[in-house]
Amino acid sequence: MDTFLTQPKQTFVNLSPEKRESIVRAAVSEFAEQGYQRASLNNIVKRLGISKGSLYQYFDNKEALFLHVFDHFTQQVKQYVKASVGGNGRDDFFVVARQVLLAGIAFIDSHPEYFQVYLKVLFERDVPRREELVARVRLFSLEYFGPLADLAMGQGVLRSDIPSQKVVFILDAMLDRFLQGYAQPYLDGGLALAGMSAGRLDDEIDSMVAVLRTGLQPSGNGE
Amino acid sequence: MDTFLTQPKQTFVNLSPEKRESIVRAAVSEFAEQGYQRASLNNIVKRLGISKGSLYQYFDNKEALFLHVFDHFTQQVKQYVKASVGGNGRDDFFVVARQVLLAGIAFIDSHPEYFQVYLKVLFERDVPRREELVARVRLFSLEYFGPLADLAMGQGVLRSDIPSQKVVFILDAMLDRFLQGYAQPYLDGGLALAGMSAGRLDDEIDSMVAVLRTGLQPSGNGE
DNA sequence: CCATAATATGACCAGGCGGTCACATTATGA
DNA sequence: TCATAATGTGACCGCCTGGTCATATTATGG
Repeated sequence: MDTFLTQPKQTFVNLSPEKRESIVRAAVSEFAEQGYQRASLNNIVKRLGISKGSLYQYFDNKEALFLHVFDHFTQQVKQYVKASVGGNGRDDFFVVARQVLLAGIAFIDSHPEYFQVYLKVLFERDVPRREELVARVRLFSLEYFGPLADLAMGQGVLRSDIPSQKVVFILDAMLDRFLQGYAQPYLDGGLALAGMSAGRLDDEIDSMVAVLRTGLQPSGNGE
Repeated sequence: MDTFLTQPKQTFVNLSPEKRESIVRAAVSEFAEQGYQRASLNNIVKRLGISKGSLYQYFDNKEALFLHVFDHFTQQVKQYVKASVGGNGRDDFFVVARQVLLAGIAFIDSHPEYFQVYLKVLFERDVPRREELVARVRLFSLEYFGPLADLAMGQGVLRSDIPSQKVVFILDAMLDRFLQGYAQPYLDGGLALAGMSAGRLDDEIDSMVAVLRTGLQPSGNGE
């Protein structure tokens, strides 16, 4: 998780941070809009006002540029999750779920295009090293909630008639789908999540977590 | 919902049903693998062993071919849902949810490529008449569950502290995401839904519906 | 049989793609 | 100052795309 997918050429490293950022930004934008295969290097250099030859001085090829962008993305995600989730293991299972969901929302709000890149990777063929890329992101959720669910189940906080793995799947599915709906029009089920005020969004999240809590906790612990 | 998105040329209608089907099949296959924009008419005619000119005798252009394919898809979906869901309005809310989910699974099993086309449309830009296409599919779920949820809430079968619209969102999200996981590798949360036997799949579905039931019904009606 | 209509064909077009490379420009440091 | 290294440039390449069209083939029915 900590190693890089690819390395830019030395020429790119020598660039000023501003220029490096602007290049990454333009690339993210293009990959977010078009996905990997349709993304056009000609477009990217046109946006940047640099020549195509320069881009090839910075990265070996399209794939290397894309992997560099994805590296940036995973680093950002890591930061957000780490910052949003307290960290001590004694938090309530569903409180943590709520925190993770909020972290996701915050991430999408500040890096909407990165999330689009991720969604494109999920549903596009022939993305270089796709399995590996997806795994890097999804393991955040699965490896994070897995042990947490095991722990919660041991403490009797989760209903015991459903294996913890399924609990993780359900939790992951709900959170992931909520974020999809937030980021993608048409998937919000008429809830208009996209343009929603922070307050109303909180309500939606509360409802969802409430349902998860009631549905996943042992019977009898009601509300 | 009943009108067609597009009409093939008369030449296509004159074709034998076998040839029409083989053409649609080849097109579905290409659109499923590549999405709309990346799909190649050259590929399609190569697969079919016909000339490009012929394809243009059947359809005005790429968009018309695609819309015809999507028309086929929605018709198929309608059939499956209609066939799988009993229909009388007196069924238990969550039993219906289970039926719809099973209908979705059955549909993906027998038309995996159609579902891929739909997923591609959801996450691709510049798909012609995308809003309209997505709406045609999603309204099945929303318009179907909406009234059903209102009814169930009136009967006190659903918890009253969450608006029925949110209930529909949650239900729709869970079902939709389950189908995504079934159709798409990486999204099954390590549950290996894809290659799963019918029996074990039933278990997974039962778990999910059980959680929804417990989570969504009024407190006190436990189990 | 033969004229006409319907259908099939694939070379061709303009445009875009990822990638290359000979050359122009700028930075470096002795 | 000036040789050398580093960096920037865009015309160019082969390939593929959606779409066209003059021409060849086949079906039709009087």
